[in-house]
Amino acid sequence: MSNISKHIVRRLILYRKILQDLLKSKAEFIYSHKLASLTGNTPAQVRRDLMMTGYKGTPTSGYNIKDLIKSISEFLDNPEADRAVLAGLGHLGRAILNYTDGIVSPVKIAAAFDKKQEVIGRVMHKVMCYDVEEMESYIRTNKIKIGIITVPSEESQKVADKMVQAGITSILNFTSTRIKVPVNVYVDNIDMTISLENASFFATKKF
Amino acid sequence: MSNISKHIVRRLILYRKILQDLLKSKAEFIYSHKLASLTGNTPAQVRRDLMMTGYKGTPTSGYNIKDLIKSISEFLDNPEADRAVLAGLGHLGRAILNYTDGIVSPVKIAAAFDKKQEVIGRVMHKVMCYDVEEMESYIRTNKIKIGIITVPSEESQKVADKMVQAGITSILNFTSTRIKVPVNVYVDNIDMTISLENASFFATKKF
DNA sequence: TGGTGTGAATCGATTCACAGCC
DNA sequence: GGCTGTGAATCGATTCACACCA
Repeated sequence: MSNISKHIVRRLILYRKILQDLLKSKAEFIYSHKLASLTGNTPAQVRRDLMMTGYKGTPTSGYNIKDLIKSISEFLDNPEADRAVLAGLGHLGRAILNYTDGIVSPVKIAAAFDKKQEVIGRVMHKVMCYDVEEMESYIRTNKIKIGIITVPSEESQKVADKMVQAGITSILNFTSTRIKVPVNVYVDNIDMTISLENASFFATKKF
Repeated sequence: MSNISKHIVRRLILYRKILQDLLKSKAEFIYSHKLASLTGNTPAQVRRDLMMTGYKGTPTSGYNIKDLIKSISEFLDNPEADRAVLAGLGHLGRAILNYTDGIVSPVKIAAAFDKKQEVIGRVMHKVMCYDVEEMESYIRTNKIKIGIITVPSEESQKVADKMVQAGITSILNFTSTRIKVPVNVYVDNIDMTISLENASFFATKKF
């Protein structure tokens, strides 16, 4: 396990999200072409992706939304990694807490860490903030597998090392520094400056 | 123009960044295998990517870092789209201003917009904040091509429409709502909740 | 009739492998 | 000898196209 492509996983997450919205608006069934246009994909790709989860629709009514959500969730959800820790309570860290606060998701932020005294001990967006010195033991005792790094760039490697040391196997790195981790640790680098330069490139040299 | 893949562009941006760091530490030349290991790619891919820019190295010393940076920049930089506007000065918007403040980049955030009176008229991280009502005219008079959306999800479509209306052709959408735009507008959706669920998936079901 | 599921075909991105060069 | 540049081969992701079905 697993040679499942990152692309398919991301799309399935998006499908589920869209399906949950549809369910709220009382829809019961959906066709691949509808889900495709809502997510910006082709119908064939939607069907191909859904094959992955094993769920089958019917030609007459398409996919039962409720059942499909369940099937996608069974495929995606990872009970061993349903909580994350966040390190770094600057604007970005707070933005993420704020963000995830309102949203229903199978993954929760369980605790946040910083070294600044003024945030330690506070509850922010329902998440308790601790001294970063306690991070490793927290990760260990709570068997946390996901780490979110929103500290200043210079400190990202140090924090990543601590996380990996304590048992984190998947990292969201929001700093502009590439971190070095063992091969078995998954890293997603979310670098806004790269995204911004990328946006610039595609602004006029249009595809 | 242009069927240049998003992948290559992102990697070139990363190469340049790494090369700039190397230049600061007084390095003069670099081999493809070194640049590859610094960025997590294969040497062949690095060489293939660099072909894109037209710059040529020599077997004896590899690539001249300074010249290579220049060549990548000529390829990437888009003078028509070197400034962006940011809409939404919550934590995320501020985090991005903070982020980009310290960093040298060919793309600058020229102005920020919000509807809250307490931020209008202020300067944050060297960026002036205006009333969102003035956004369209600002974009038009300054010929801005890039828009960054960090407003609450419910408002993202409305803001995107205004941006496109005023001439924006490339959008960074940080909200969890997919926005609908004309086909000729480039959109990059940076959805942290999707990234978090993605990280969960790959935390143990390891690649 | 207008869907789904999927093998086969295509398309695109990555890697191989080697000639040419310093 | 060890590198670059690159055509050719491979690998992976997407799309086509059609049998099958309710």
